[in-house]
Amino acid sequence: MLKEERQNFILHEVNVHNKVLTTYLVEKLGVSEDTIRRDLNELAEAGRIIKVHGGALSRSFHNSFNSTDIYSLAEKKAIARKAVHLIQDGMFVFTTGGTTILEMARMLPENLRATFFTGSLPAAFEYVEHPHIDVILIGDRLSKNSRITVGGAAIAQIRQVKADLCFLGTNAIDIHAGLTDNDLDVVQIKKAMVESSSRVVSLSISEKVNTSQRLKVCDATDIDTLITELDPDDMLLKPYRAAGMEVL
Amino acid sequence: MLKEERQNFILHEVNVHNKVLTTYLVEKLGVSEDTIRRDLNELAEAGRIIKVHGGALSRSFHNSFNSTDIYSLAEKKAIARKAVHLIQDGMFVFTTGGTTILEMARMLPENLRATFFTGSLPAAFEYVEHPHIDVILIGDRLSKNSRITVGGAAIAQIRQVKADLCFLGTNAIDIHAGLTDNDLDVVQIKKAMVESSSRVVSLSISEKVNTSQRLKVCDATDIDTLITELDPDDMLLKPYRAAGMEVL
DNA sequence: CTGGTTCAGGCAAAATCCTGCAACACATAT
DNA sequence: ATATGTGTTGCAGGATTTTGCCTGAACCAG
Repeated sequence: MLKEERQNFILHEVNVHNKVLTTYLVEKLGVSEDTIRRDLNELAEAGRIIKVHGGALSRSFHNSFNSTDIYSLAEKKAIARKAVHLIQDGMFVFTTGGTTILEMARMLPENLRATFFTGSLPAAFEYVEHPHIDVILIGDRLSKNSRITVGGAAIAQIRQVKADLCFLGTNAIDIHAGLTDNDLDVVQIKKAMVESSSRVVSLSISEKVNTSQRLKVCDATDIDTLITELDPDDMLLKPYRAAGMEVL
Repeated sequence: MLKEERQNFILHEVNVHNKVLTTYLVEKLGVSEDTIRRDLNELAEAGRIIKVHGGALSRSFHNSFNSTDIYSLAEKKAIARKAVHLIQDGMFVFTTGGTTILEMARMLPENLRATFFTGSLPAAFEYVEHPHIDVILIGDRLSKNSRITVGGAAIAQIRQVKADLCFLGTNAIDIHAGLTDNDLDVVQIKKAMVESSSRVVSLSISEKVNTSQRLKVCDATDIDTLITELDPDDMLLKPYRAAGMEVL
């Protein structure tokens, strides 16, 4: 087997499984540990994989490992700062869960008077502290993963409202795949919110732009406004602007 | 499993649940306590989590940790300890808000499997951490004073359920005036819960026994069980026992 | 206060890694 | 054909990392 073949196999393996063990490759490819190690070093050198003790990780996996919550706090605050300007007195607003939404909740102007509908427990906790925000909690089964209420009753409650704004804390957005997520219950809640809102706003840190997950919430064209921490003129966002989306 | 995978899992766990126990990770990941401890130390060193005795917390949670009403905490814990024994596997349970209820939530046995219905935001926060407790959040307008949901929709949701138990965090109880409160919205929620439960349990610290407020929730005879921090034989509780109430 | 739990640091075994070196294959120049 | 250079591979060894166990200290609830 050629070296290039071998390295292609390794890359494929890493991309599919997000990780690979040295020992596994030794057995699978029938070469010595040293050879595998050299391959991994070369691939890591070229930036194709992340080498760790005992094997290697895919770049995306490592990124998700490094970019959780606190890490990209500054970006999320920047997004939140842009988002709060969209809310005006008297508005009805849907919000999902997620840490970006939480940052937004903490930044709401003291004198804003609006009504927020949410099934997110942490978000509700923030809103309820605000002197003039009315909070309507959407009730149903509380999902332990996402800490938002999910289920048919929640969706029915959402459908009863026609909101001015809907803020979606977004896991993945892509011009072709649209807005996607990986939790079916959450997807259904988001879908209902999108359908019940005049204006849909997606809050997405840039590293989630042009990525997609398994389950579809809505088409890119259903999103009215896209907010990232980047400058609106950034090249990355050009296709979204071209598709008629407002980019902030 | 690679070390990075493990630490990634830990981070994810902490970010989702705001906290994680060492023992939980040991079992879940199948490695020794020492390894988990080392992982937690490394993550704490890197500023990704906050290490505490027994596990770790998310940074955001640790920062926003507001020590709530610790007045009469010892008494409330004593009450909570008695109360949890009433809950059995498979039960449907209503709970109101209040710090005594919160203490009870923190004391639920790890292996208890039950379904809790509540409109209390802080209580839901505690329940959702529990591995086997299903939480049904009662939705409606969130009252800023009491941090529970109130209103007609909430009452309608309560009426749809017939629970085995109802725990009332009680402001005032009197053998003649019955169970009373001073917030009309809260009173209506409590009323609905009392009517929809087979067994009504009042959690009252002794200083609230034999006091009354303006608005009536229910008669003393509607209360099946009264729990205080006192010995059940205490003279103060005698009239309640005489009225047929179970006193714990 | 007391008993049980959790923690920190030292230690040893095992796994993993790196470096240098020799063997081999292949291409190219002489 | 032979010599030379380049690239690849496996191996030996010593260094490094990781992990589990141990002991005594620190911590916490009742």
